[in-house]
Amino acid sequence: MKRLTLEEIGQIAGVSRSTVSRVINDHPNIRPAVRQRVEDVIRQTGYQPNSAARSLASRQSRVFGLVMPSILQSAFADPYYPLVIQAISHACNQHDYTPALFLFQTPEEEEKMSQRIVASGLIDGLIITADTINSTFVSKIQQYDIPFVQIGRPPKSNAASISYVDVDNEAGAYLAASHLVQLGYRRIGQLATAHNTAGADRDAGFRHALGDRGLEVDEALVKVSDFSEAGGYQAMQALLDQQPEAVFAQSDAIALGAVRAIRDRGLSVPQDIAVVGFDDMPLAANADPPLTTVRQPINRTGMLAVETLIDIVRTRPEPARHIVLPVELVIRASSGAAN
Amino acid sequence: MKRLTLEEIGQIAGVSRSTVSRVINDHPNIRPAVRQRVEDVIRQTGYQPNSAARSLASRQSRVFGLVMPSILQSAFADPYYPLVIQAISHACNQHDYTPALFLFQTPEEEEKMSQRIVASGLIDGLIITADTINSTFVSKIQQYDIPFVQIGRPPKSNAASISYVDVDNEAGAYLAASHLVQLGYRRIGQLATAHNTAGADRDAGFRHALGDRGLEVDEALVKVSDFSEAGGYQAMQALLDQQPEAVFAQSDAIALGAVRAIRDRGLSVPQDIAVVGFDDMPLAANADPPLTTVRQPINRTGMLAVETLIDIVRTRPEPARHIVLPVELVIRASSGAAN
DNA sequence: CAATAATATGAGAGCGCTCTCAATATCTTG
DNA sequence: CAAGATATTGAGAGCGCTCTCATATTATTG
Repeated sequence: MKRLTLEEIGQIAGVSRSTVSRVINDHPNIRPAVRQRVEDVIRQTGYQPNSAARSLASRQSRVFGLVMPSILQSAFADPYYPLVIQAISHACNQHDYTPALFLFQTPEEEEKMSQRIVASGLIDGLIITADTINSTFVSKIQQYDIPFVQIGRPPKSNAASISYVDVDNEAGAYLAASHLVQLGYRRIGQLATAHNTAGADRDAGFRHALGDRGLEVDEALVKVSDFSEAGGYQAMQALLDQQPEAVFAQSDAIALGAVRAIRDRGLSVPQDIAVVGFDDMPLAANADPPLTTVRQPINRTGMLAVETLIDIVRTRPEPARHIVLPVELVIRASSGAAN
Repeated sequence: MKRLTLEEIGQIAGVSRSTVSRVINDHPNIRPAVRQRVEDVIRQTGYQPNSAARSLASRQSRVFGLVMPSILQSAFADPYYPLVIQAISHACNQHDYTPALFLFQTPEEEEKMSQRIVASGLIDGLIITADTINSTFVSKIQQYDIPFVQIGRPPKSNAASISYVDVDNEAGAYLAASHLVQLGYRRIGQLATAHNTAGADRDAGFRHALGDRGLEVDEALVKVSDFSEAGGYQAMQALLDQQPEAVFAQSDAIALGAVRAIRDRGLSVPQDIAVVGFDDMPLAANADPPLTTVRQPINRTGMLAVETLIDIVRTRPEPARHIVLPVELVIRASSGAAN
């Protein structure tokens, strides 16, 4: 099927290219009758403006880049990322933006792609996930003045100048740990993660919760894991030697690994050891036992990232926008609260 | 940082816009000295051609659309999709294409987006995943003559005219089922899926394997599931009543659900019931017990989908290309082969 | 109802590239 | 080394849109 042009739509409707353009872009000062006529022609022909011509003339592409640097298999295996992608995609669809995907598997790939991303004009703005992001890349983005928003708080050092959408990791961990304390557990372990701000914030919340209730944090009960199920399994094995009564895992995947490790020792959850996770992934509810966890609003995170970015593109606001979304504790069987 | 134009690069290098364009597009007939000079300027300035101008003039965007229609949470929870996306992204990066993501959560969203996708010229070609695809959409694509390739075989009725990349589902299932027969199991069940060709092919392979070895398929031992862990759990519960000795699950997620169901009945894998999965997801190796499964080459699938699409865009080959990749059986503990 | 203001429409330039065609430079070869 | 063949370069048009500015139309008001 031949693709029509503005000019041709104008001819059919008996008006000029300019008028059709105005109708499409919702400009004022068009007679209702004319607008109607043009809209009818557009509808009947299925006309869509050529996006290349549009971006060339308007210097806007309505494409957002979704950047996830240095993705390891394990990182992507965490269902969190697919859910974020889904949320962002949905939000982009709603706002007539197209999400372009940039997953970097190696630093070389990142290096190769980044120049194209910033300098080709393909992209109006970037949504950056994963705070392990290479700062070279961020500085390149800033050099070219590309609007961007980060999902997850960047490290404190440059958080002020960077717009981001995050969830209240600290409050969530505080809730989770407090829950365990209130249930009477005293030897409470943590399966923590390193090298990202979400992990640091969850760690802080965990410690505050114990501290506020007069418990000391026993460092022997804090084990470091990555964000995967396998990592949780290993870390829990180490933790088991310390005979914890309960454990706060910094993600649901970790929690599931921990449950598996506990079972493998012949112990049961929550009778012998209570487990609380973080994220409330879909599989948390179906887990065995169903996982007590901290629900974070992934859909809202994605939606707000997109909307914030749109706002930044339009108004270049100063200072940077910082959005922190609330989380909630979802109590299920794994923490032993039913008893 | 100001973005330069071809003209400006030309000025710096002391040649015309046209010559710079030739260098960039690798045309012949440029004196090596000139080419060198221009390339140096490009490198030093970090120049990238404006992609909007390029697509407008060349009528090519170098953007591929990645379409996944009617995604349900559960579908995306299957780690298969993220892995495919990752593979496609990687392949696109290598070939200087940009992958744009179109996930449709509802038919309305699909309807709304499809016209834009086909008629705006944003996209040079489409990679379509999920064979539950709405045929309205396919016919719209064909109407506008957009090159596309499908991942997974389309239904027989229109498979001939559609290019696709698939894995040999039938052979894989045949391997899996034969493996179980050879281990001496006789009451072999299947956790099958409905409404997609992968499931149908795996079902066929399963039946052929039993048939070839003189076993009859007991329909009471075939239960239908969706592709999720939860689905596998439920279907296995039903199957357990039939007291199978072994079960072939059409995906690893289903297999994991089945293992959980078996455990919940107080039985163990593989001592009481052997389990074989399909896909060889990363978590299959870490499962408890490690899962015997059929490995499908997801990376190669994604790579070939992209390369096939590039080929289609360039040469519009007739007839449609059909690629079927081989799979292999990976034997681990869950099938009881170690005994 | 003429004069002025406000509204509605069209014509033209230009966004930064590609591609054709003409012009110039360089190479062959008798 | 002249004439023709060939390799190299530049100028110009045009891709389909947006946006400014000029023009035409309609509304307002003394």
